[in-house]
Amino acid sequence: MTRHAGLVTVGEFSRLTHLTVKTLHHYDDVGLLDPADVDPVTGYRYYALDQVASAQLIRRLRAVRMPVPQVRAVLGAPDATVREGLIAAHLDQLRRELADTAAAVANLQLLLTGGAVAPSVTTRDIPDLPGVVATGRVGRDLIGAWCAQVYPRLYALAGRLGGVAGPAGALYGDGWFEDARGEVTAFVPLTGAAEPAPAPDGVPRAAVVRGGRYAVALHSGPFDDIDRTYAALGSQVTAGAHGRIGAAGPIREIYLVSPDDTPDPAGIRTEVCWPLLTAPATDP
Amino acid sequence: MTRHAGLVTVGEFSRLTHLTVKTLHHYDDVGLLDPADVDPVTGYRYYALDQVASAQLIRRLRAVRMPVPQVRAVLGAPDATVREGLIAAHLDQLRRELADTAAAVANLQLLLTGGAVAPSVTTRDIPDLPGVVATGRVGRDLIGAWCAQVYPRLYALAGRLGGVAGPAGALYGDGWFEDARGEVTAFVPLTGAAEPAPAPDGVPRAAVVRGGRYAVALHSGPFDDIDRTYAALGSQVTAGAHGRIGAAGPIREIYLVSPDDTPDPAGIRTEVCWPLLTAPATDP
DNA sequence: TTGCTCCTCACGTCACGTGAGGTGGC
DNA sequence: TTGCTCCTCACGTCACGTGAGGTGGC
Repeated sequence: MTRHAGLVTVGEFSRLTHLTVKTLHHYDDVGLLDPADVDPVTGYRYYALDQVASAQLIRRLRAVRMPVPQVRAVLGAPDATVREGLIAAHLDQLRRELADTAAAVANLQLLLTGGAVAPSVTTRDIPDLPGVVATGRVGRDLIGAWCAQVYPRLYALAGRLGGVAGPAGALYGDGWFEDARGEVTAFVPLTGAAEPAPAPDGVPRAAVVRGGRYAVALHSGPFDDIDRTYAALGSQVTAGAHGRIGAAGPIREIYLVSPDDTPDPAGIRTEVCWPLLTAPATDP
Repeated sequence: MTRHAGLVTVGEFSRLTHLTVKTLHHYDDVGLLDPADVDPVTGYRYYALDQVASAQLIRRLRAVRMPVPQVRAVLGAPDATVREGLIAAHLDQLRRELADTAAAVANLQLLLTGGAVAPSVTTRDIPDLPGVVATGRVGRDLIGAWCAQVYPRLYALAGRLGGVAGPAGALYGDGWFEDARGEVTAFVPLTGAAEPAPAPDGVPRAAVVRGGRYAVALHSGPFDDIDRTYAALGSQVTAGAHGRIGAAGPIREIYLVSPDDTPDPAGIRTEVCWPLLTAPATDP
């Protein structure tokens, strides 16, 4: 018999679910929603009516932009608790994206209304600082999560090693800006020196943070528009207003008032330190 | 001289703007942000410091997901009024997307909490109806805008031709569900018959809307989850509970209470009519 | 002179959409 | 038998990211 009992064709399933035929093909290809039966000779797909429920869930999860692999995980969840956990996690993610978008809109409007004040730039010699540091190769999209993990550990270690001597900071080198990922070194300065020790990536250790001469600008507000401060600072350095230019190591940020220190994003204070080539010692 | 006065390399411009080198290459490729100078022999890109302002605007517009062609239009706007108009239009678009997402979350939660009640299905013979109609090939993403254009015109014409006899409706045929676009016929029934007349796509005209036998279900609430009603209705028809099945023309929706009639989306009432094959007249 | 920076292909990602060209089913 | 539905490639979309392999500049 050619009639498949209780099964419907793609076109029919499309009308039942409001998923297009092309979408159903795609979900078959990626194994998200396999037809109940596929005719081995014609390749015709046949769907069971009880697959409509899965299709409805898929459609709704995709409508809230859950990535296909996560949707697959939801469908394959062993029980309702796991399933609800996955969905709740994604809805949290959505809320974060919504907050990010709202912040980006505010950021845009700040630029358009000219509310942006050009920061003043000064030159500063920063000495070598004993501290606790953690290093990692991090992507720009993960830097927030990375910092949230690393700084508490750094502060904990600093407490055990004699106390915190000043604001935390970080060094961004090696393609951090050019590639949106690179080597990041987070640090917290120590009161008094500790024995420097090696440690693997991401694990806090005692070390000396190299100093040098920097052009420095203070950034007020959230990190979203810290590019304005970088632009003002870097433009001045590039224009030659602060002596010799050129690659002189990583850019340093110093977190005078971090997001953890203030409930108001406008209260955040960050010093951006752009390295300057110091005159060689042999220069007369 | 090899040194380009007042110009910086991609890497430097990347640090100034927080756009990656790959992104800057891409913006060069698509003509969104051309370097001030390109060395004809090495291909090296050189950017002017005053291009930082454009880069900052681009970064912020992209952060609010403005498509690249629109960003280009903003940068090329002849004056501030046009520019602000384009940006405001996009922010409106963002707000609509935000509302859509909120609705999709509600829709998902309705499914998860099982708040969905299966609609009851009845059979109905719908007679041929004199009315005013407009036809067009429309994509699913544009159907809202299309309806917003077409129905006011239909009601206007119906008023001139003798008055409205009942709720408006639409016929969805020809790949509307399978391809997410297809021929849509919007109609408003007329009191008394008018002389049928041809008209091009999208232009209202008098015509008779063909009737037939339908399985009918009432959908309560917004259109986002009308797929539930389609599923319940189509499953019953497919399962053979309503006589012969098969393709019997377009699906019909009747807008008993449309979004224009009620401020509360939950108050919307739509009848979904699934065509049934009527027994041929020659059947004993 | 050595790295470092820069270059250009070519291909990958994500979730499908768009045809082209051809066959099966009622 | 005629359409209508279904099929499978192969390629396109959008905004970049990811190497590979090679060259220029200080």
